Amino acid sequence: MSDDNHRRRPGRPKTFDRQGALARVVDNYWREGFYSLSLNEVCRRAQISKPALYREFGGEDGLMAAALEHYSQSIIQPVLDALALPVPFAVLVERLIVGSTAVTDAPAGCLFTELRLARSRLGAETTARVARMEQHRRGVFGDWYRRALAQGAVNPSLSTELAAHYIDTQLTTVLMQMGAGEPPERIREQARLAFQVLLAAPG
Amino acid sequence: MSDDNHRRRPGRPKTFDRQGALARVVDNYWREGFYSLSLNEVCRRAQISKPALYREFGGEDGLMAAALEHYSQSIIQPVLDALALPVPFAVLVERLIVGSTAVTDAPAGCLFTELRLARSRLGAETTARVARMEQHRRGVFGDWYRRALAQGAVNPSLSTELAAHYIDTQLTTVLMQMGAGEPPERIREQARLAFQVLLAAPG
DNA sequence: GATTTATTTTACTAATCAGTACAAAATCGA
DNA sequence: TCGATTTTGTACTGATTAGTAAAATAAATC
Repeated sequence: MSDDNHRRRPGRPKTFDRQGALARVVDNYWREGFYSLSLNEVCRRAQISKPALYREFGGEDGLMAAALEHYSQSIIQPVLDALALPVPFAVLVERLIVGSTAVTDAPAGCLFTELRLARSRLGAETTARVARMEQHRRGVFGDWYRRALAQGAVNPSLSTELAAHYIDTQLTTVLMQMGAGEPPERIREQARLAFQVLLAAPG
Repeated sequence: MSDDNHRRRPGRPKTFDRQGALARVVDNYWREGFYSLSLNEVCRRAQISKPALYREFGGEDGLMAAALEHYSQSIIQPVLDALALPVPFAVLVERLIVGSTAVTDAPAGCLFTELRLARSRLGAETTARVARMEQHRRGVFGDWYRRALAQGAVNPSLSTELAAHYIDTQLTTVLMQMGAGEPPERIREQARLAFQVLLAAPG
């Protein structure tokens, strides 16, 4: 490692703030939607020169994939982590619903939901990233359901796979409705209805 | 003034095939998505000259609104009409699910679903049309649920309004998943799960 | 301070976009 | 057949798009 220090090559040092740029890109994509913003507009808003975009991300596909990764790490993962807490299944469900429908200064909905519709228009890298994230989510939901099953807290007549898919679908629906601007309380009512079928019949 | 009635005015007769053009536009929008197609591309594919588009529809907003109307009359309304048949609620639910996930030569999913996400980008006319159609759907679903309620076929602890919203939401979710290319059988499993909560508990 | 090497951006391209004059086409009344 | 009138599409505009070549910039080494 000292080799790098004493044999350091000359040249202008890198100053491009990749993380900062990605954060700004994500924010703009999130607020406006992927397909409302041209690359020119993204560059203008996120204060990235266009050659820098191509240099750092390789183009729109790479930028989207990187933005998704950034978003997933900073926004999605904390939500998924919360499902590992030693709290009853039903309580976590309610937290998930309320958390997803909270009104904050962050944009409503989810950056992902728009992509689920437009998958055919996405680049190769972005498509792969979306698929991997979906798989990861379903894995987390499956683990969650399996633990609840062991505690007798959920409907045992469902396969874990079906339950994981169902949770992911319903959560996506909630986020989509938030993104569409529907009233949060109405969304919550419907979500509670949808999740009822997962709960173990009392008695 | 009575002259105007029997005296035919000269001029080239209208030959523009509005219904045919709309059908081609709908087909293209449906297959590719509203936001994958530029106006130029729509004109090229639907074999409409651009001035004709502006003359007949006033622009992209008017074209979308007209396309939605055409789609609604030719595709959606028959589905909604089927809900008025004297058939048990649970049977109609199953028909709805299977019908929505059928694999045909028509494009998968629904022309509408994409719009629910992108409402902020729509023009005034299209936005109004989407809202009116949503209201109409919910009205039909509400009537359906009310009739089933009178026959004791559905869960009486739900308000009709919530049930109507829920049905609309879940059906939209199904169509969205179809549009995203998910396996129909998996979609059906999840949809049956989602609709279970509406059915009256037997015994 | 000059040279070398790497980073960053100005300034450009060709293609495509939405939108529109305006002329060609087609029918009627005379 | 000749204007009058209406419909229709060719051909154009300026703006914007994705993408890039090349010049400007900046630090390490000599």
